[in-house]
Amino acid sequence: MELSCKSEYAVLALLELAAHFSQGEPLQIRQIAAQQSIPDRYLEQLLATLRRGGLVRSQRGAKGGYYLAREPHNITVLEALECIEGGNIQQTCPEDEPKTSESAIVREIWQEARDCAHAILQNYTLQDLRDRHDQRQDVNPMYYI
Amino acid sequence: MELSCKSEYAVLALLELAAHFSQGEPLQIRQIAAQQSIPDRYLEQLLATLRRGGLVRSQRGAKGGYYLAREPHNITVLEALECIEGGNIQQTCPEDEPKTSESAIVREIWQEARDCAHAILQNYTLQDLRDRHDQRQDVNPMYYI
DNA sequence: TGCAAACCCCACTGGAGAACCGGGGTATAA
DNA sequence: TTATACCCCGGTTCTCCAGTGGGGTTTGCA
Repeated sequence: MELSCKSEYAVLALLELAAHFSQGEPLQIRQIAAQQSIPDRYLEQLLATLRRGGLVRSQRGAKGGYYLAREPHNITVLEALECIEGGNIQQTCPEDEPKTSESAIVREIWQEARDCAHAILQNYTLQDLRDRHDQRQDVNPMYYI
Repeated sequence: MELSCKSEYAVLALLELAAHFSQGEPLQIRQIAAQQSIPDRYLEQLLATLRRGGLVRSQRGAKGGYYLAREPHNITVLEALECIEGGNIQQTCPEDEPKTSESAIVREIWQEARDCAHAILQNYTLQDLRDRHDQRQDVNPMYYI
C-alpha cells in the first residue's frame, strides 16, 4: 500500500464529494481542487480512475461534474486506495514466486503486515472520516480556519 | 514501508547470516547470493547499507566476509527494513504539512495503518523466522527440496 | 443553431527510486 | 607477493509519481 500524495488526493476528493452527497447536484473538478488545494489537471486523472473503478460517476457537458456512486458509509478508504493504485503490481522484481523456503516465509510476514494495514483502512468509511472531522470542528471551531 | 524485492533480499541475507551465526567465520557475498538466488553485485550494495546501519559487520581481505553484528533474536525484521530503506522519506508530494483539516485526518489514518504494519514487523526477529522455517522443515521435510 | 462549460483522452516532462552491471581501489591471509 | 574479498563510485534501464498541456466530445442553455 502506497499511502502517497496521490492516494491522499483521491480520498480528499471523495470526502469533498461525500460532503455534498445529499445535494444531488454534481461537483466540478475546479471546485474540488480549490477546496482541497489539489492541482486540477492532476485531480482530473485521479477522478477518471475513480470513475473507472466505479466509486464515482460523472455528468458530462455544461453543469456537469462528479458525484459519489454510493453512499459515503458504503465506501471504505481501502476501496479508494485499491482503486487508485490498483494497476500498480510493481513486480519489477523478476521473482514472481519465491525461490527458497526462506523467501516464502519472508513473504508470509510481508502479507501479514499488509493485511494488518488493510484491516485498518477497510474499517474506515468516508462517513467515518466526515464524522471525525465534524466532531473535531465542534469541539474546537477556531482551530482550523 | 516498501516490502519490495530489495527488502526481501536484505532479510534473506540476514537470515543466511543468522543460520551461520554460531560458526564464527564470516560468510562471503557469493555464498549468500548463491544460497538465496540474489544477484551478487546487488547484494553487495545491500550488505553495505546493512553494515552502515550497524546490523552486520564485515571482514575485509582474503577469507573475509560478513557476519551479524548482534544475535539473531536481537534483530527484528522492522530494523532491517528501516535500515535498508531508511533514506527513503518519499515526500515527493510538495505538501510537507496538511493544508486542510481533512488532510490532517487522512494522514492520521495513514499513520494508524503504518503503525499497525510496523507492529507486526517489529514483533518478528531473525530467530523467529529461523524457528518457523525449521519447524516447517521438520513437519514436512520433503516439501522443499 | 451556436456557444461555452465541463468532462474525456492522450502525450509529455522531470525527478526519484528499483534493480541491476562494471571498473577500479584497498585490506588481508597465506 | 598474490589471490581473495570487501569497498566505492558511476552508469543503465525501467517504472512510477506529480504534474502540465493540447485537442476532442458531450451537454445545457440562450
